[in-house]
Amino acid sequence: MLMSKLVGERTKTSPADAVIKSHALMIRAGYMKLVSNGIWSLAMPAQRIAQKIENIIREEMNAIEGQECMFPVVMPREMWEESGRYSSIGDEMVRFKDRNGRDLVLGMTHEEAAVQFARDAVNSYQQLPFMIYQIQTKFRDEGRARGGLIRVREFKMKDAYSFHINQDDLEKYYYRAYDAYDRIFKRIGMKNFIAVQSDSGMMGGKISHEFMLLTDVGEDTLVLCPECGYKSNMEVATSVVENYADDEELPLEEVYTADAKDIAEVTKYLGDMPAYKTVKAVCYNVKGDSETTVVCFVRGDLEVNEAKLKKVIRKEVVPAGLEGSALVAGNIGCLGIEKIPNVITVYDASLKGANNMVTGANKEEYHIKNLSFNRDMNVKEFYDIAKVVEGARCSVCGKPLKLQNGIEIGNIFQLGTKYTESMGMTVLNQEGKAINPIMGCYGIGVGRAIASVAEESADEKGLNWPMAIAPWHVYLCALRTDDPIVKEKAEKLYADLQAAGVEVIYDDRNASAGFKFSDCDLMGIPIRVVISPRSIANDNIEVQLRDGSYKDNVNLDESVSKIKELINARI
RNA sequence: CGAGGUGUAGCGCAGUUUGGUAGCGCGCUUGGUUCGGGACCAAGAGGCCAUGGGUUCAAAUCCCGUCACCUCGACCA
Repeated sequence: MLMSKLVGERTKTSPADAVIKSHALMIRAGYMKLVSNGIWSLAMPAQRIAQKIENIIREEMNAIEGQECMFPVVMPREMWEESGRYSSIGDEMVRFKDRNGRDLVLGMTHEEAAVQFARDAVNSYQQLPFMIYQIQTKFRDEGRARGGLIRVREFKMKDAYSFHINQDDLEKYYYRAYDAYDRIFKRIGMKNFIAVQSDSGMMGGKISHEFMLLTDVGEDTLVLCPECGYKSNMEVATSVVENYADDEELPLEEVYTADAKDIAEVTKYLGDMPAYKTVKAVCYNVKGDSETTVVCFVRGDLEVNEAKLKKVIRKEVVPAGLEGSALVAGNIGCLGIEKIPNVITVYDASLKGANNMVTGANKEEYHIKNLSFNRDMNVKEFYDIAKVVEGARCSVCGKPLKLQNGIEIGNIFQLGTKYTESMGMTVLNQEGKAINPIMGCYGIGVGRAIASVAEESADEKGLNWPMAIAPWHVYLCALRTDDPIVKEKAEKLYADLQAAGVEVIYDDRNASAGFKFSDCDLMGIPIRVVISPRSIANDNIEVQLRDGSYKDNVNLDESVSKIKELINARI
C-alpha cells in the first residue's frame, strides 16, 4: 500500500468528543469515521485489523470443530415469537415492516436463527455434539453508544452455538470453548484480561463467564480476590455478610428528623451516627406494573444490586416513582410497612439479627430508633441483594476483595434448553426418546476487540498494534523521495518485501522526516524501516520497533530476512 | 428515558454577553526555498454559522420549536 494513496484523514488534534484513548487515537490516525450515533465506517487499516482478528477467531473456532455458517441479518417476527423474545426484548431490537406489511427484525443475536437452522437437519443424538458459528454484523439499538468502538449500535460479532445431548457434554465443550477464548485473546495480543463469573441476563441459562480486559475505562465493575483468585462480575458477586448487633437492645423510640431524607442527612441529624446502624429503603417498580412497589431494605452503608434483586423476585425492575403510592419518600421504614398497600418487601441479609437500627417511620419528618430485627420484626427470609463493596471479605477465603473496572471482550453461556424447547428442536436419544438438546453460546465482538487492544497498547505517541493484528507489519519510510537513488532503492525494497510476504505500507510522500515518523507512530505500525541518503551511503537501512525494544542499522542485502525474522518472532 | 453541555470550512477553535460585510490555527491547491522528529515564504480554494419559525431596516448573535452529537445517570444479548 502506498501511503500517498491511503484514504483516511490523520489529524494532529484530538476530536473534541472522544473521551477515551482508543477512540481519540483511532480517529486521529484516520482508522474510522462516525456515520451516526454508534455507527462507524472503517478505513482500510482498521478493516485489515478486523480481518486479522476474525481469522484468528476462525482458526480457534475451527480447532474446536466449529462449523462456520452465515445467518441472516433480517429475520421474520414469527421466528422471534417462537422463542418468546419478540415481546420480551425491548427497544434495543429494531423492528420494521417490509413492503407487504410483514413484521421483520434486525438480528441482535442469533439463537433463534441457529435453532431454526439446525432443528430439521439434526434428528439423532449421534449427530451431537456440534457447534455452528458465524462472524456477522449485529444491530442493537443501544440507548447510549459511547467510547468509539467500545459500545456501538452496529457491530461485527462472532457468535457460536453448540448443541449437546446432556449437561455433562455441554460442560466438557464449554471449557474447551473457554480455553479457545483464552488462546484467541492471547493471540490478538491482549495482555491484562481475565474470565469472571457473570449474570446470564436475558439469554436465559445458568453458568456463564465473561472475558474482561482490565482497564479503568471499562464499563463493568469486577470483584476480585487477590488472595484466592475469586473473580466475578459485580452483578453476581457475593461477599461474606457481616452482621452487627449490639449486646444491649434499647427500647423503640420515634424521633423527629425534620426534612432529613437520605442516609447521609439522617445520620448527620442524629449526631453523626454510623451509617451501618441505619436501614436504607430502595424502591423499584416491576417492569410494566407501576401499581406495585418493591421496597428493598439494606443496611445504610450498602447499596442494592439490581441484578441480584431481579433474581430474587424473578422479575425485571425499574427505579420506582412514588407518586400515587402511600409510601413516604425519605421516611420509608420497615416497621409497619406491611400495612401499606401494594408493597412487596425484600430484606437484605446484612440486616439479619441487626438491632438498635434507625429506620423510617413511614410518616413525614420522623424516623424510628432502636429497631431490633429479632424483637420487632417478623422477616421470613433475608436475601443477598446488596452490592459487594471494596474491602468486603471474600466468600471463598475471607480475605478483602478488590473492585476493578473491565471491558467485556467476550462471553460464554451455558444456555440450557430454553431455545430448543421453545422452538421445538428435538433429537432421539439412545433409548429412542425425543429430547431437547442443551445449548451453549459464545460471543466475541470484533470491533470491541480492536478498541480494547488499542486501549491497552497505545502510548502518548499513538496506537501500537501487536504484530499479529497490525494492519501492516512494516512502515517503509523513504526520506528525500526527490533523491532518485533513495526512490529507486526504496521502491526495490518495497517490492522485495512484498515478494517475501511481508505486509508493508510505503510512505512515498515527499514530506519531512518528522511528519512521516509521526504518522508512523500514530498509526501504530510495529516495524519502522527508514531509507534515506544517509543510510544508503552505508548501504544500510534503519530498522526499529514501535515499542522501542529493537533498533539497528541493517545492511540492505540482509534487510528482508532480518525483517522477516522480527515479524516471525512476534506472531 | 432523566440531568447537563455543544452545534461556525475536513479537524481544532474564536466571534454570541452588547445584532451591523464570517475569522484564526492545522490541513488542502499552486509556485519557490528547505529536508532525520509534525519546515518556511508567497499566492489561492473552501462556510445556507445544525434546522424550522419568529422579532428587527438588519440575526451566527435576541425569542420559540425541532434535530444531531457529547458527558453523567437509567437501560443493555
